[in-house]
Amino acid sequence: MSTSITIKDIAKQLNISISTVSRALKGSHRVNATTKAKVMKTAKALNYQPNALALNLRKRKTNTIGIIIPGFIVQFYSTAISAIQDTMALHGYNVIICQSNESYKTEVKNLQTLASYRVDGVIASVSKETNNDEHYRQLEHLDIPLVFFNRTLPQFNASAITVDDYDGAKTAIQHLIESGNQKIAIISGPANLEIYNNRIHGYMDCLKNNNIPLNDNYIKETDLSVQAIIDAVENLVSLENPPDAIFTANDDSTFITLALLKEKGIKIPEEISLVGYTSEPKAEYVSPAITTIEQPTYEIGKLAAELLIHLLKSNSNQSAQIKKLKANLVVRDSSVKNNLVQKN
Amino acid sequence: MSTSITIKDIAKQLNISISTVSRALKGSHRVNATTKAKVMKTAKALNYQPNALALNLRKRKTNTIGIIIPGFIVQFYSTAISAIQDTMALHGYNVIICQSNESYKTEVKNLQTLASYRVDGVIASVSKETNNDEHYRQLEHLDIPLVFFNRTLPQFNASAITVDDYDGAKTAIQHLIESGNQKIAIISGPANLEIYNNRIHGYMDCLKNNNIPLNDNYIKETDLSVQAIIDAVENLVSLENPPDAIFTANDDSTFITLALLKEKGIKIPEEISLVGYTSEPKAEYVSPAITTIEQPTYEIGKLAAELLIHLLKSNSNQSAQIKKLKANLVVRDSSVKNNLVQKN
DNA sequence: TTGAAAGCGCTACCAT
DNA sequence: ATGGTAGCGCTTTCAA
Repeated sequence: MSTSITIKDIAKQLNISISTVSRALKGSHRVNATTKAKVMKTAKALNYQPNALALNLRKRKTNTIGIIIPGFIVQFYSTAISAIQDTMALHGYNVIICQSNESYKTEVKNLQTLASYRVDGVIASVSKETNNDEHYRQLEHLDIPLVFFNRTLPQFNASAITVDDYDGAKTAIQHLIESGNQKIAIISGPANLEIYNNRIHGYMDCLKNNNIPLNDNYIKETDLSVQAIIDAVENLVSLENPPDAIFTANDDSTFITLALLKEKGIKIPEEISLVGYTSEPKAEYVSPAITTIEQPTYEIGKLAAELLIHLLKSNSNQSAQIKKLKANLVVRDSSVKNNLVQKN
Repeated sequence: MSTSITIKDIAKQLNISISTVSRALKGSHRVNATTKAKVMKTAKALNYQPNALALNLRKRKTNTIGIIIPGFIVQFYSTAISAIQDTMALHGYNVIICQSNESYKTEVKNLQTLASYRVDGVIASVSKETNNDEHYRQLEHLDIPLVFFNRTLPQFNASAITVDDYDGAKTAIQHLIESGNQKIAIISGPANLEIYNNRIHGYMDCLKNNNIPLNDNYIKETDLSVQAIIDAVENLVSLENPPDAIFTANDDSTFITLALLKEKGIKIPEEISLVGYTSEPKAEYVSPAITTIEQPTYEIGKLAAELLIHLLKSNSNQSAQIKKLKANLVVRDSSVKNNLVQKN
């Protein structure tokens, strides 16, 4: 039956105290070598498995950190998680992951789970539905440090590793302008997520800096659902004065836009140029290969983990640290208009 | 300030016993409504957060299950995890995830973590390095039920939800033969993973059934690393008698092969047809769109979760249940050599 | 070097 | 309806 082996069983079997067993198991030098060997052997023989519940309860430390991500859909989180795991492992921490599935409700539940398990720290990327921070504030009461990565909550002053989305968007738009485009549209995610808010502002400011008037029809703030993206693209191409370039501000919107334009027989980049904000390697494989703003994915995860480690070690209440990394422009076919069809 | 609030604190504050607080918090009907209200209010005011460590230790049940996946790279696991979460949530279970990163060592560590946390059950997909089951056997000693999904260990008789890879591969090859190909190559993963073993056998048996002799040069068993796949493709195209079709048995190999063939200027499907085994939606977007064998991804996760629930409820030691789902052939451009362009 | 015992936060049994 | 208390499995003083 479910009577799992405890140190008590080992103690009983060897006729020694549980204190000694505990010490032996932990490799304490304050226990006779012979005894230690016997304990180890018996533990192995009985298939002893330490109970982290009891251990963590007693020690009030779990040596485990939790990660919350919105979904695994994008390559981005896969790589970031690997980076976090690698880094935390160096410091002896375990990592458990929860997936919010882009649902606020699930995210709250995930955080509850992690909090109730008393993880030592949390690294999170908020869901696209999330626009309040109440659940994250609960962590403060438990003294569980928190680091956001990639997606943060603008109003909540927490530590975070992000990409300079404002700058990234500006770079993208500047590239489109220099490639001869003037009527540039953006398909963005919800502005309650700081990353999209920033990307929209980078877009707007870059146009302004180039003395290109803003056109509200060209700015599509969506919830990133497939339908919303389809609607945005449909609307853009059916405008009286359609854009000559589209900047898509996340993975899905990039590839859906590409598929739709192709389906409609719209030539890329001749009729409409496309620049995406993504780290999906497939940007390179599709046809035409898509020009993208790429994030330093592994670096983000690594830095987030290192920041958390720092917070974990300095158990004082430090003020939030925010680090912004630069994203890089990778020029591919989707934004290089053939000279023959160049417009004025 | 790091002394987190416990039911004891609530009891003290209200001058009642901790038993009553515990009952009130659990919404027991054996406690006065007024008291209950007071307890709730105080709990909220003090920012009480239940301690799952203590609770689970006491109850010897965690209401949490663990998932181990090799990596998030593929869309497959994202969807499967969503399915598992959805299903487990219906039954009141939390889900925590570990990523083995395709590393045997990490997988062992992950399992250790889950076991020490005494999760009620585990759903796992083994890493490509894994070829022994010792760590999974440890779960038996703790009476933690286990369900494999997608990738299983052939020699370990555990419950599993898999796809009928043998049949899927056969379908792919039959399609290639019927499309006029005779010299069909396969780029597969390591045969120690049952899924690849099965795909190779489906390939071989289908050729035999069609009286096409096997050619060892056409069978590439790789470790799925990028380099190994590159080597395989290079070797195939440089054969004296190169294949007229390639069946790639996983996601990466499919897209890498596509990219390489295109780079070499080899026409797909005219010179070499391509069929991949994948659930990546991008198979549809790339050029040419790739014919694939698609797995019922959500269904796999859902069934794995339901099977685990079943094992959890019937606390008897049941014999392993294995369910195989069928994969579907989706014909796209990469395998249609004539001018007719079919789409699903 | 070893053991006894308290206690981490909680539930559940047994009283009252 | 409420309280007292044992104990889940473990670590860690304090004694011996």
